[in-house]
Amino acid sequence: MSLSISEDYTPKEVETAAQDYWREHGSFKVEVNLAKPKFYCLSMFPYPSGRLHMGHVRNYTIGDVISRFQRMRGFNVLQPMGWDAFGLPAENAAMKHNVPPAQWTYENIAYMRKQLQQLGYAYDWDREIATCHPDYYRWEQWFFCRLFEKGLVYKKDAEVNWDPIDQTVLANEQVIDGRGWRSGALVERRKIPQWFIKITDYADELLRDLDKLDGWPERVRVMQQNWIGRSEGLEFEFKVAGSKDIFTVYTTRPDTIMGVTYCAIAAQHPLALQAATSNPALAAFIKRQDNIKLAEADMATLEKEGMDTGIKAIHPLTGELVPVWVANFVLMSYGSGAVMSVPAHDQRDYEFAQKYKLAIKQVIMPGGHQNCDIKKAAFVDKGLLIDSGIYTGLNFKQAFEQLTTYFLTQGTGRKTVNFRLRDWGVSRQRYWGTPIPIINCNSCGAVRVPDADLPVILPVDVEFDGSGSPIKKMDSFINCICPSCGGKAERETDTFDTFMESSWYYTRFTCARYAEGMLNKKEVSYWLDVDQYIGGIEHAILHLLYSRFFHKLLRDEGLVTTDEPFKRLLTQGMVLKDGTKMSKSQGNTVDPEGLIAQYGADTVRMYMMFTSPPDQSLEWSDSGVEGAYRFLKRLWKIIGSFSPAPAPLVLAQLNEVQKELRLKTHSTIKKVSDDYERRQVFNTAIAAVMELYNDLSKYCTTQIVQDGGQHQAVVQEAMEAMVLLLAPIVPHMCHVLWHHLGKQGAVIDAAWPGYDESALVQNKVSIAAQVNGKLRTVLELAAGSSKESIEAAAFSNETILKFTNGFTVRKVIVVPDRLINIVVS
RNA sequence: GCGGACGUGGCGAAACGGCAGACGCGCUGGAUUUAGGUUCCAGUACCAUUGGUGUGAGAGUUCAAGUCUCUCCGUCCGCACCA
Repeated sequence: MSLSISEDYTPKEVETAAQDYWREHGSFKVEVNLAKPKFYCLSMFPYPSGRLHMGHVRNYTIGDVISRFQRMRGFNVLQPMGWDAFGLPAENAAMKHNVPPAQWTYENIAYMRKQLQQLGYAYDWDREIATCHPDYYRWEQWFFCRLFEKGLVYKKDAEVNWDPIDQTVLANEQVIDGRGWRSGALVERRKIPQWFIKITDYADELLRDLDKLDGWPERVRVMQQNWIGRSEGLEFEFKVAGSKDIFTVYTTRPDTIMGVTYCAIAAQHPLALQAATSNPALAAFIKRQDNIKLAEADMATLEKEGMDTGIKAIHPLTGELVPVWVANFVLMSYGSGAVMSVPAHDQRDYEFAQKYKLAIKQVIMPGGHQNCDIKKAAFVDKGLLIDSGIYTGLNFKQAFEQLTTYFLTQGTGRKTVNFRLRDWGVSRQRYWGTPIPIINCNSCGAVRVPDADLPVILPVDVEFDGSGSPIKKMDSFINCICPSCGGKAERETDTFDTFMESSWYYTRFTCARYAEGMLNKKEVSYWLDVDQYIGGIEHAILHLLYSRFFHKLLRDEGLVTTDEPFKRLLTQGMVLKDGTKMSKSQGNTVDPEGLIAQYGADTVRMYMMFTSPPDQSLEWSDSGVEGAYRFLKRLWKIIGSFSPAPAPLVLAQLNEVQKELRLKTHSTIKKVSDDYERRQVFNTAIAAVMELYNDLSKYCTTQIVQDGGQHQAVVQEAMEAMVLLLAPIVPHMCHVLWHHLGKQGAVIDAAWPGYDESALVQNKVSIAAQVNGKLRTVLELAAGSSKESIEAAAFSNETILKFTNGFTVRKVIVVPDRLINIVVS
């Protein structure tokens, strides 16, 4: 090591030296080694938007810290990096700057790769993936074809946001207040044929296997469970009065059927459309519903509106006629597009009935001590049936069973399990995505592209004119021969949802350059599953659910052998400045590059890890960065000014002060190891090392140096511990300091330190002494004192007696070595 | 609207039902310095004199609650075509 440590801390030199070493030694290249346990640590790959932002820096620092820690613990660590390279921003950039999306994307990748390298992340760059590269997406096309053959994909009409001026389909985020973001035109809903993957076939398994994910945050599992939304209910028919028509509804509350006073159907329901032909007002109402944004959140906050169709439905139990209304909150795409309405026992139905003066009939009475007033609000809890003919007096469960049996014997209904989860629509009417490998033939229909013709390559030499995808007008791309009949046919011009690429990239990292197939069995069986996955909480549902689904599809294709992709999940919080999310539009971004230039990568990494625990949001502060920098300078100085000595540690020769320092060293190792491994909180780990530094610094300034004695040995031990414990977070500096401490080899290859139990033994402990739960004094007692002696000590303490005298002692609680609480009255 | 989380000093936070505020920032005072900066030392929740009060608000469970339960308020994430 040529770097002189007696000088001031110069991050640039330190970081160049360490990074040169890693590069020259190929330190982070990994391959299968069956003799060694593996650890696959993955951070969610970025969209190559142009420059790294602080959210990336945080995400990738967490991943790198865990990777380096696990390496020191003896694992063969795979930490790859790649690019989620397809997506909308590339097309926007193309229109704005007149650059083809491919060029824009690859330039961004080159720039961001350089930024990641500056931060010193321990990636195996030989495995780098860009999803927009044909070597990647060809296998996605191949896999889609396998699903096609298995009948797991299908085509159906589905609604999109249509911009009538730009003549293009808009993403939800491109619709602002019901208008197209560029044209300002009122957005219409339009139905077009699209491809779907049958995720609902796996709904039960996706729900059930959440139980296996004990390394996932509880909140993510709960969110997924609610998203899948399994419910059991009754599906039954209503007959339309004076007609042969019937329509089906689904309810989870069959016990309230006697309370049905109307039915509500979607604007696009066949009955509504039929009724509209002879009812201009209704037709106009239905037409108005076309301009509503597709997003569920907008739908839910919509003012509830409806209109009577004039149709009457026959109540299946009473035979009474109930009106059928069109309602804007009933969606054709959910269930059957029709619901039974029980205003007395459903809040939304209640509000609708109030608004349109529809009847409200109470049929459930609260059990127990509950009160309810139907005049004020719906009573939505379960209770006992009233005014329900032969069902009166039953509870929910009994009514559910008897009613489902009734409908079953009538042949007009059945018990069903329903999921909120809908099939995954993967078609996008965009250019910058994976071409869907389908050929449409007039005589053969939709035919998959044969394996030999894969990949279907996306043409990259394109120009954007602002209206739709360029390949939709590119005859050379569209015109082709039907692989089935040999006749003229047209290629599918839609591309895949970009969630497709990110649903399986973690598997491809195990064999990124494999050309003989989608996945290499040998690599996959060694590296998978991902042991640690790290990414933003915003991906808690969609990306993580699609990936779990894809893993099961891969399993059923024989490509992987496990049920779940990610053993342990860490969801990191956002990076904020001035209390709001850092974003370009807010103008409150902090550029990581400038900070690296000013303070070095180690300071940036350290600050990121020190400021908050990983799963909380992180509030940016410039002065906080200064603090991290100062600490690193101090660390550099104290170790730099120390001359390492070979003096062996002789426990019997330690004096009391040296024993205390040693206690601090080893309790720090214990605490920090637990923080890294079990708790995954790095701010407290750093704080603990800072405490050790403070103790060491105090020790060094107050103790007289005795060369060759135990002084040197305990200081050396403390310094080695600090360097090892910080090495995953501050890898460049620790690389240099390690050599300065006289160590052979690189710190990345050093073993994680263990702690000496015997160093942790304390002979005295402080015990909190409380009276009625309030702290009154602290007792200094021998460690391991018996309950009796703690009590005796408390009752002979002046302060305690001051608060107990004149009262009767009711109870005494003693927690050995920690606390005594005396309850008096 | 629905689902999920979060709310603690001037600020970022710690406390894994058992001593609230570790660690860091900032601030105040002091030392070093021609000065500024750096570095080092001491202090720093609030109110008051022994002591009292404090973890968004209110209730509850417990010997003991920032932590568990419920209600409310606020903020954030997701809501299926942003990634």
